[in-house]
Amino acid sequence: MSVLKDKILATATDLFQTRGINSTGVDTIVAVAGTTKMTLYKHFHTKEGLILEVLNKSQQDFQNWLDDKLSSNSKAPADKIKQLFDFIEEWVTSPSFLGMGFIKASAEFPNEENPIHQLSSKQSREFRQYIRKLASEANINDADGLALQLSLLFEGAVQAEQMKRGSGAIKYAKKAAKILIDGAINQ
Amino acid sequence: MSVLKDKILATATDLFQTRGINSTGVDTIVAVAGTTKMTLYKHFHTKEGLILEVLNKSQQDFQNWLDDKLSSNSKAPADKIKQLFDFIEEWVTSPSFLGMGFIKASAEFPNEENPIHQLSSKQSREFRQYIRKLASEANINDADGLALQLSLLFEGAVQAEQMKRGSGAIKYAKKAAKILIDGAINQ
DNA sequence: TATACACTATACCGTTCTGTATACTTTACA
DNA sequence: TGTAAAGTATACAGAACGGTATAGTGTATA
Repeated sequence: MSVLKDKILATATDLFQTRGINSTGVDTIVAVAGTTKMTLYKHFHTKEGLILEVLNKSQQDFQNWLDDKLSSNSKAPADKIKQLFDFIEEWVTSPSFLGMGFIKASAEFPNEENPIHQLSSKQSREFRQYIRKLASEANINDADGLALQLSLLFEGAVQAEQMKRGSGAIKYAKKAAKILIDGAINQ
Repeated sequence: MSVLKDKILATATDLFQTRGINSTGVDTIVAVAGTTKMTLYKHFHTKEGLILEVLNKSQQDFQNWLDDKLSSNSKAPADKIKQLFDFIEEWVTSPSFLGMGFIKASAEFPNEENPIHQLSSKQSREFRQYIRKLASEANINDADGLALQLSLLFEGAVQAEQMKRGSGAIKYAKKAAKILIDGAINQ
């Protein structure tokens, strides 16, 4: 992949998170990325196409990071779900954290027919599936239910952190997650 | 207050929720409300002013509705917090539910210096304070902690419902809330 | 050396945006 | 009856938007 395409993707990701998607024009993106509109439109046919690629890459990066963390730190399958919120805390409190792409995008494009909204919704669903798999491997009975509850805590904590950096909400999400996980195990 | 000002406020509230704030122009608002731009700008000096009033009114309406529900249905203080998510479920699953204003607004205006973001953040904080008061009156020790956890569940469930109507997420949020509340009481 | 390719530079098109200027109409009330 | 307030109608200014057209530059490779 072209180095400039990468640069445009990275710049757009940052600007979308810090200024909003609709509030960020393509002129601003190319100016900050140090290139021109012609190059941007050669790599991405429309602004919508760029947004979709930004969302996909952000989600892949996050999921890969999380999966690596879980794989290298947890040996037993039952440990993974217990350590999930430790790594989510690490991610949320990192200085480079700017928010969750699909949460913001779904708010900016609320219409369920919109391709950007649909991708956001799909990513949220897939992340819940990922948690479900962790719960399932830990031999938890109601893996579906626990995964949904944990994903609510996750999205709530991310939302809180997007509203006010350093809110500390993730600490309480972690405690709540522990209670819910322990409750689901002893059942 | 002028009937037209009310009509503009109601129309803007609906359009902001269904199409997004930045994607809704003032021309669209006045056309749907059946008035003119001159009238809109006589009542609201800027679009930002209109957005702020829409957010304030939406939040007041929701809090008043919830407070009425809790006051008329729960006698003992300890019952209120237990019934909180019953009424939140009623609100979220109502056909007229379009989302939570301050959650969407904070995503569209991510900059913490922005007045709209600041109002959103304040409203989220005040709603958490409201839950805290319920927890406190129910004689729960760590009222702060429980209120924060319940607000995370709340915002997560609303977020899930904004992404996909009829997601059923609120049912699981309710179960999780019950576990957390019971845990906080027996402590 | 010639061709292909990625990128730059710049000007432009049509549309939409927030916000204002101007002139006219309706209604209430003293 | 006269005046003020509230609203309508319409045109427009100035900027920003997404996207395109055209011409030129540098570079690698066959």
